[in-house]
Amino acid sequence: MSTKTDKKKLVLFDGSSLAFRSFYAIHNIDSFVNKNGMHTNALFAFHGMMSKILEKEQPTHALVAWDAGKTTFRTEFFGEYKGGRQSTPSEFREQMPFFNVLLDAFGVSHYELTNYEADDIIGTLAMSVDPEEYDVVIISGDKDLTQLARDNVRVDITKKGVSELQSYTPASIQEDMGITPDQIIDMKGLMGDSSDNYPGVTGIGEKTALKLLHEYGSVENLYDQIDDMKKSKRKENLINDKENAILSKKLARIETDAPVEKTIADIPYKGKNVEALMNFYKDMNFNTFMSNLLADSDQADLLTQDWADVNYTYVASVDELKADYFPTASKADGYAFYAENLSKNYHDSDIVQVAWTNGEDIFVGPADLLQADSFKDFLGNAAIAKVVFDAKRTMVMLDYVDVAFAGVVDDVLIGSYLLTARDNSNDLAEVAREFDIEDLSYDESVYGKGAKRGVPEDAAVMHDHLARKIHVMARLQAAIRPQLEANQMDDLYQEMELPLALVLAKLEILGITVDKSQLEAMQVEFQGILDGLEQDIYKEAGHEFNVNSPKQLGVILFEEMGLPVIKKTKTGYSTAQDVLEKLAGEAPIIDLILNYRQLSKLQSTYVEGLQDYIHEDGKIHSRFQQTLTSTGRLSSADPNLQNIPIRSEEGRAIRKAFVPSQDDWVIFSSDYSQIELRVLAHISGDEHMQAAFNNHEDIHTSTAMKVYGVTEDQVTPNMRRNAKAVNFGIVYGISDYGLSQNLNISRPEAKKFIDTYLENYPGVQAYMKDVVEQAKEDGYVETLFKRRRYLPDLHAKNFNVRSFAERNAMNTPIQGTAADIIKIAMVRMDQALKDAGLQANLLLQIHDELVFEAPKSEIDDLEKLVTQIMGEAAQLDVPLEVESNYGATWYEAK
DNA sequence: GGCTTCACG
DNA sequence: ACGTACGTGAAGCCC
Repeated sequence: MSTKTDKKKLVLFDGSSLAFRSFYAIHNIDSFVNKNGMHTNALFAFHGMMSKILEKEQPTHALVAWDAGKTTFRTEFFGEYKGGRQSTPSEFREQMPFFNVLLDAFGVSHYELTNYEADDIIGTLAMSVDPEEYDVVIISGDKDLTQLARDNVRVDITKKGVSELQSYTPASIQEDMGITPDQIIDMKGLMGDSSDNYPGVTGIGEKTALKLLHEYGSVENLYDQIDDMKKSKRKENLINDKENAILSKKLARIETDAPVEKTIADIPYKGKNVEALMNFYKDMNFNTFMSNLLADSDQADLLTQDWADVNYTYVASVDELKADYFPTASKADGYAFYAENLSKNYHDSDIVQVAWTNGEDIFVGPADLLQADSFKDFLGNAAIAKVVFDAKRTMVMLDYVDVAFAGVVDDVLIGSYLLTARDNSNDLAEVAREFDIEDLSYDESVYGKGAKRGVPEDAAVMHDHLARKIHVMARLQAAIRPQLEANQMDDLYQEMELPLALVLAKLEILGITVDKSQLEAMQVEFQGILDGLEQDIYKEAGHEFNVNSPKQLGVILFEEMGLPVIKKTKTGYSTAQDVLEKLAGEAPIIDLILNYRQLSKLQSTYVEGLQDYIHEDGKIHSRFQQTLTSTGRLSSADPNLQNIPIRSEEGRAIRKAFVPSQDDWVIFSSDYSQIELRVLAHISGDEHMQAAFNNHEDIHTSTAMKVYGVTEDQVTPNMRRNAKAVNFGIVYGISDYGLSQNLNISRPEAKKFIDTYLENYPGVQAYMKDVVEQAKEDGYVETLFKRRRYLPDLHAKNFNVRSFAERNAMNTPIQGTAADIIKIAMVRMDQALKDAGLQANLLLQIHDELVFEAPKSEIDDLEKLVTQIMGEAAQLDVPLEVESNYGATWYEAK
């Protein structure tokens, strides 16, 4: 006797329908092209769907059925069957031969049968197996297949695209439509099917067809009893179209006894063939799948099998180092050096191996080699140029082992970031593939990921990998340099980003001192309040629950307490702050939850979270990522020091823990005032906006005066607040919806605001229009300093996707130019501090703000210097204004 | 690992 | 008709 758990599972795919839907699931098809110029979008979507389903269903048997061609047994008795369809687009046609290549690699059988459609193969196989022994799942994009649902046969039909499926069982069909699966064909008989081009009865759609079936059961029964039907237009139609109904039913019926030559024994699911799949990914340029596959299949050697050898010398210890292993003469394009570590956060992980070249040979060896004098001479000598992958990371790691590093002429990570401004991978192999260099494995495939990450058992695998990195770096350098030049990005690269990497390395190495006892005291205080709030919340709710669970909270608020649902998320009720604020008057629990949420965020992320990052030196060493954002901003992680609270007083108190590293020093902070709006005033050339800044007016008040048509003293705080929101909206690439959400006003009101604004600032209006048009033409937008962001989605057919790209086109030059300006200021400030002989250190950058620590004695000099350098970092048509503050802690520097 | 929420500019 | 403000990172929940 078989039990349910050891039942076998057969999954049958309607290949023709799914492949076609896959093609239409991805709209911006021109971003899916392989190196031969062939489109790959349908294959991509089909691949995603197949792997998801195979993973989910874990079939023992599987088959993809294909339509055999234009003529089938159905066209024999109805010539127009599936007639009138548009011809297959050539972009789809070219992909068709590769579906079976993919299926072979997936280990899934496929089959087609002359004169029959995919449905008939599926119907026949589904009914041929013993229901006691097999569960069957049918996957299709065609609802007609739901007629095959049985107690052991589930039919899944694609909803949107091919990723979402809707399941049909006899029970669910009964519930939704009140009929059995067999009656689906009666329904189709009455309705017809416009996509398959067969007619049905005039005037009858799904609703009426179901009503008639509830009464008569089947098409045949209906016509047997039609004489008893009372006279109506509908009866007349039914009689006139009787032949259509009978024919359509016949066409809709899926054959369950077709001469299929395959039996269940022929179609076991064999599972992935890694090698075949790898070749397929290679042909299609599916690089991410390739790395994923390698990561979980542990078969890195597959990829390397047809790679040319990279020769290298392994140096096992310092004793084996020879003098000529290091370059002595300088060379303009430098020598590649690479230090490997296995953790993203290089502040708490060690170098495991190093690799370098002397211009002729490649060498690999353990980190101890670095301590050799000859190695230190090579790395520390600024006259001997080096090319690296991630200069900042390299410098920081070397600093931890007291090795000086100088003479970086090229950082291929930064170069590739400037050129592609997307994939922010820190994996050299991924960067290399952007430039069609493919003979380097992904780090993940060599070292693994998650808990399994580590040095490979066969150390030679790692040595080869590192030697290849050196090889690849030199080739990348050769590819990147000319492209930077062609894009006129030399200055951006040489004068801004490369020197900035060194400034950031210094800042990260230095770190910022954090007073742990301050955080510990706050932790106790906050915990007391949180415990109290928790009890109060339980009391209001009537029982205990996890206040941190939005799901549980949703049930309490909207089901148990019956509060009105304001917004839903994909997965349930939204309990976000703006929703709760709208409910504030409804029940006392709301305010308690808002308080709890705020405090619990501060507690877990900052008060507790930051303590885990304090090193033995009493400092936090965050990473300022230079090659991540799509606009050119920096980002900070492990921990993020760019989002330390300031807006609420409770949160702001956390800044009391950030202190100078020495007695009699202060924290000194300088920030740009309205830098993004000033940048907008400059690049749009809008005379009103420029006048406001040139006259040192309050920009939001000035905007309010224009938009409301009032004088300065008539501007109310509310008017200023609205004007401020509009100004922000403008910078973000305004939409009436966004503004209406932000200000909690209606969309028409928001639209009116925007229209009035744009009428008053015609230069801004023209900029918004021009920048999008220009970007459509060029394919990218750029900042004042020639940083680029490519925006292929500007041509997307999908409204949302396209609108998003349009807002990016408006926002990126503004946000990006502001980012450029502060980067210039950082580089110049670093030099100026040195030149002036000041001890002050740069500690943090927070987008429009620089935070320093400095001896009290230097405060006046520092203020003069920073005001000048930040203010003159760029020459705009409006002044750049800088405001500075200082105090004993970051909290007091306000 | 995806989703939701919330901290910052 | 479409259904979102721009750019980030981290925590907790829940599958």
